[in-house]
Amino acid sequence: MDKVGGLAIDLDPTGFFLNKPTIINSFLKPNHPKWNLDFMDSTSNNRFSGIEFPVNLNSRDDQEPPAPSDEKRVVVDEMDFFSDKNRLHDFDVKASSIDVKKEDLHSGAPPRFDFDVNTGLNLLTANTGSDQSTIDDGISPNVENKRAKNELAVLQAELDRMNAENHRLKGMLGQVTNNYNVLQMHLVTMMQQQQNSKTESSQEQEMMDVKLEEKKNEESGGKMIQRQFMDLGPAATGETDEPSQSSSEGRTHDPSRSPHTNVEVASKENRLPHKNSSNNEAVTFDKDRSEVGNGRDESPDHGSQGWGPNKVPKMNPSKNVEQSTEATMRKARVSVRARSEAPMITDGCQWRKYGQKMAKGNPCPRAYYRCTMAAGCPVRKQVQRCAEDRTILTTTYEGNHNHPLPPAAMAMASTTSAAASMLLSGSMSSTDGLMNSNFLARNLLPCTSSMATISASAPFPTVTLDLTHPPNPLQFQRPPSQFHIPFPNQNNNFVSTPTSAMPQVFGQALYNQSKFSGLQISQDMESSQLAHQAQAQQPSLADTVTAATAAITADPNFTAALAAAITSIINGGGAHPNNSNNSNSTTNNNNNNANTTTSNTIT
DNA sequence: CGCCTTTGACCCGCGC
DNA sequence: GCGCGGGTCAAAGGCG
Repeated sequence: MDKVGGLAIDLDPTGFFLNKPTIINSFLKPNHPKWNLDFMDSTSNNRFSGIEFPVNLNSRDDQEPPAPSDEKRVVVDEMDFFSDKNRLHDFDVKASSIDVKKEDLHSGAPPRFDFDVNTGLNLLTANTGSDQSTIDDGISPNVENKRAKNELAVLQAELDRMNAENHRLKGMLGQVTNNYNVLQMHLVTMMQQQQNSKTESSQEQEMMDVKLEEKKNEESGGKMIQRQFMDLGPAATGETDEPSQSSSEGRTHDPSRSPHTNVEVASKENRLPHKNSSNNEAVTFDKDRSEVGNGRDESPDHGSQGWGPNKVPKMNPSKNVEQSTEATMRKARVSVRARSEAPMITDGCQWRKYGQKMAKGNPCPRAYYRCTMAAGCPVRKQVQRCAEDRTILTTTYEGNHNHPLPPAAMAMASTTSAAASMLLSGSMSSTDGLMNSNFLARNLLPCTSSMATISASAPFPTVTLDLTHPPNPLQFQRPPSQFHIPFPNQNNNFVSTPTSAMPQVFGQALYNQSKFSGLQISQDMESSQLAHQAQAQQPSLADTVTAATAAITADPNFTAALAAAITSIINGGGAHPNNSNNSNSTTNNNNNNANTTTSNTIT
């Protein structure tokens, strides 16, 4: 047995040695016969704190400390050692007895001990540390607290690990989702091409039907209605299979041409929808501007690719199809009306505000945002509060994302994509709006609600998802230039078609859908096979509901804001358009155009 | 320091 | 031609 200073420890070969240990802190647990001691190795300055051991006082009839003058024998049955520095380690010290001479136990000052170990201590394990914290507070931490801290640390580490795992899984999920969407897009494209090849044979008959109908309208209304369909892209594709027709008719702008409008004509439609067709042709084609679909999307110059009618890009007829398609797609706009107190609804994308203007007829400023998730992303959006009800926020999206979207953004993108597909499928010029909207009203939209609105007004086709479901139908008067596309009832059993079943990001979805859907469906609507086309049209609506639901569920704020509206949709509780003239969602964007265009409200 | 917002100026198309 | 309105730019300032 070694006796060093006041404390003697019988060394264990596997243990450690306290060289001239000094007690730097100690206290006696109240109502608990344990001593807590902090030792300092005088040589190494290692500190061993929290040493706790039950004491067996010779006079243990009670647990009261003996009188200061008494010199008692304390038998240490077991000593727990705890290092504050390495909290995960502790060791037990077996000892037989320690002679303790207590002083000043009754005073308020920390007791002082003189140790005289007369039996060996069996050090089972050892650990060193130097934690001064327990000195300052004057109270040695007890072992229970330290063990609890140990457990807490372990749990914290486990939590961190699980968080990391969760983050990794989220990333994987996003990757899988993106891959899924890409594959789906490819599949849809292939199916569309196949379908187009099948339907091509029947288009000639449809064209004849269309011409007959045009002629009928001409005679009855005394008004020449030009067939001007927004060509939605290369697909024109299916149509491009008839190159002679598209190339010639588009330039001649023959009012009696078939709906197989080529790209150039489509661009004209987007450009100057306010004017009649002849004026359009004269004005737009005389100008030679070639900035559509090029890099100017990244750095849009004023007036070239804006939102308003004056921003319609000029299209040189010689422009390639892709460029014109992009220009067309960028013109398709989707407005989302939602109740939100926030200045901007959360849609998962990153936006940078680049302008703010006071719009006529609305005291609330209109803010302009540009997508900043990727350099050169052409997607922009306008945010404006409704003048009539400032709790309603109208967000209008335009353009195609040229980058992957996070899941949160995918939700809204899918919503707008589906809505845009609905719009583009029935896109029409201002003059066509009169008739096509009636077609939609009579044949495509037997089930009614007021949750989606398509603006047939020029310059740009706009579909609005009215998710506010205003309680007062008269509060928001729908402009005369709009007709309503209802969301389908939940009970409707939609057949998903490639055209619409594409929960794709906004841009890509629009781009691909535009390749075939718009023109074809427009034709179909005017053909004698209206019932069949109505069936084909409905999936867009169903997808819109699905996508809207996804968007809402993806964002708690959005959820809260739109819960009521979605409930009405899901329950098929949408009011009939006749008594739901509450959606003027496109008013903010087209309010200055409404009086110059012609369209009907579906009844 | 970089990013963002603000805000006045500018451009453009359209209507008169 | 001019005014108006929409859309965008870009400098200035704020903020983290």
